[in-house]
Amino acid sequence: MNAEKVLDVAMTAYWQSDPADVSVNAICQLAGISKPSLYREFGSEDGLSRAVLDRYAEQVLSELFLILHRGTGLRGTLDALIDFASDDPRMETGCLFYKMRAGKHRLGQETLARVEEIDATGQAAYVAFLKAARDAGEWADGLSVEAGAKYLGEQIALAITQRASGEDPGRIREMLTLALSVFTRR
Amino acid sequence: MNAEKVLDVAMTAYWQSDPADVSVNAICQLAGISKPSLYREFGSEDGLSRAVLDRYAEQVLSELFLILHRGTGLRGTLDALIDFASDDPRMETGCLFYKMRAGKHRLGQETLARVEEIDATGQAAYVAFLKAARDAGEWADGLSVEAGAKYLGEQIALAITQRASGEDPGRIREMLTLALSVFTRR
DNA sequence: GGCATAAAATACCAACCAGTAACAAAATGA
DNA sequence: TCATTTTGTTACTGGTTGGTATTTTATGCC
Repeated sequence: MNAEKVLDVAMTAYWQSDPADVSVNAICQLAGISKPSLYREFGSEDGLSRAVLDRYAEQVLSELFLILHRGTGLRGTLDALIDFASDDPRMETGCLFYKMRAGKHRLGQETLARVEEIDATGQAAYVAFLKAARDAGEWADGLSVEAGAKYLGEQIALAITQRASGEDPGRIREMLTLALSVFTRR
Repeated sequence: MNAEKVLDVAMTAYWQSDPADVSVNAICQLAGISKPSLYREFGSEDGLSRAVLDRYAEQVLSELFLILHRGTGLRGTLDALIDFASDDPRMETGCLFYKMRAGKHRLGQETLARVEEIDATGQAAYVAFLKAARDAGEWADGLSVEAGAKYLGEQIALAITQRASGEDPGRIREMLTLALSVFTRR
């Protein structure tokens, strides 16, 4: 029955539209398998979406973390983030993680817990990045590192979410650049 | 049967949780009326949510437009917007309009059309506000007025949406202030 | 071949959805 | 006082949801 293929199909479907708008039935149909097969493999809808999220995290979100840990300085990293959010073709229909986070209340407990875990990991990565920048003397705003990290994360999320709603990428880049310019002004 | 009361009940329910998560059945039960009564009055679920949105626009969104048209200068208006988005108790569970806009694809055609109309009106109001500020010499960024208006609107929407997800209002104010500081730096 | 075992699919469940047909009660008008 | 129209209710339709009990099919194994 090939669990990997099912995960791929489900990830694509969830990602392309929205987890809340794709039923278990639809996924079975798309993957060409029967419902009991799916339930034997993943236990429940929650189990499936959790597995999908795991896969998404290691296949896609890892790239975002990579940018943050690359250590190319404040400006270099911010530019890479802007490029990723506003032009990377993989984000053309938005980010599955952000879609899940936006519809938190509709998720099962397993998936919800994983979303919050990933969210915390992301926040920590942003914090580490900003701390390094501050220690290097590249950034010295009055803002706390935690607030700056949250701000940065939310601006990225906003930009990618706008990608999903068909906004012009040039416009998105313009707005994100503006939003992140608060980190580099002196 | 009192259509006003039904609209109030529906508006509160949609607003408190999310339009997509409140069924017609639930509204009938909350309002203490039967389903056929509701359908005779509003025609369809789309008709109801459209009527609710109309009511919301004139009761709540009007206040936002009022702030924008008050003409208290760039700084004064931005401060008023920040106050409204991050501390007004009415926005504690988010904004019904933004919730509808975020779930566009789930709306009926009438409601969708109204959402887009309101969106355009809002954009126009932000544009007028920024134009006035620029003419008064209070703002002279390299940004186009349209891009600035979109940016401003999205930042307000982001802040209010974060209110709905239980984020700390102080933190929200901090982030929104930071985001809007791009308009007042020299 | 014959048979146990595991994997799959068919067909079903109860709960909910938006929407309506049929009917009873009450208000209105002549 | 009686016909008409409006208002509201009960009870239903057809469809979809997540989840399963049951039956069929395929796979070893002897």
